[in-house]
Amino acid sequence: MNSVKSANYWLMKSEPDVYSILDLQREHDTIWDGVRNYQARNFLRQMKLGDLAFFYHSNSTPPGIVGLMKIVKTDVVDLTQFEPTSKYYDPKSTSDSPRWHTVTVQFVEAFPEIISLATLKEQFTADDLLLVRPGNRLSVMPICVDVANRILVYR
DNA sequence: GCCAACGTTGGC
DNA sequence: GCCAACGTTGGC
Repeated sequence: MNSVKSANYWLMKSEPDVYSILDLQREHDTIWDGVRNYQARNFLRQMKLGDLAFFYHSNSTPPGIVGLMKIVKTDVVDLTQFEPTSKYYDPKSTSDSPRWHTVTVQFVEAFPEIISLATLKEQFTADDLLLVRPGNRLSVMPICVDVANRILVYR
């Protein structure tokens, strides 16, 4: 018997000075390039079409979740790895076997209010939500569906 | 494969 | 701007 698997949920961080939820709203979709952490990349590789991701503003006042987006293309080669002038240039990567893959995300909604990290820490434990674990610096991480639904009620 | 040095992240 | 956490690098 087939079971219908619901979409995965993820959290993806960006500094709003670099790329914000408003930038995504304006552009409608974007390639989420520049991730240069292997664990984060491995999560990017696990993403499926239709998965949903919370957009998190880091190094921001206050830091927190600001919106929702959808994965609309998977296994996207991050071209910045081949650009010598790019901040994200990786001289050890080759076009035959690119080291860095990512996804294309599409804007879904900007939340009317930021869900600050302080709020998230009040509402969730480190077991619930990796994000609130002290010292967690991963820029891409998974969120379980139950926790995602709880976050969504705080919109 | 160990580990010290170094660089980056990111909240405060 | 500080600093804790932690990933990466490179000598050995």
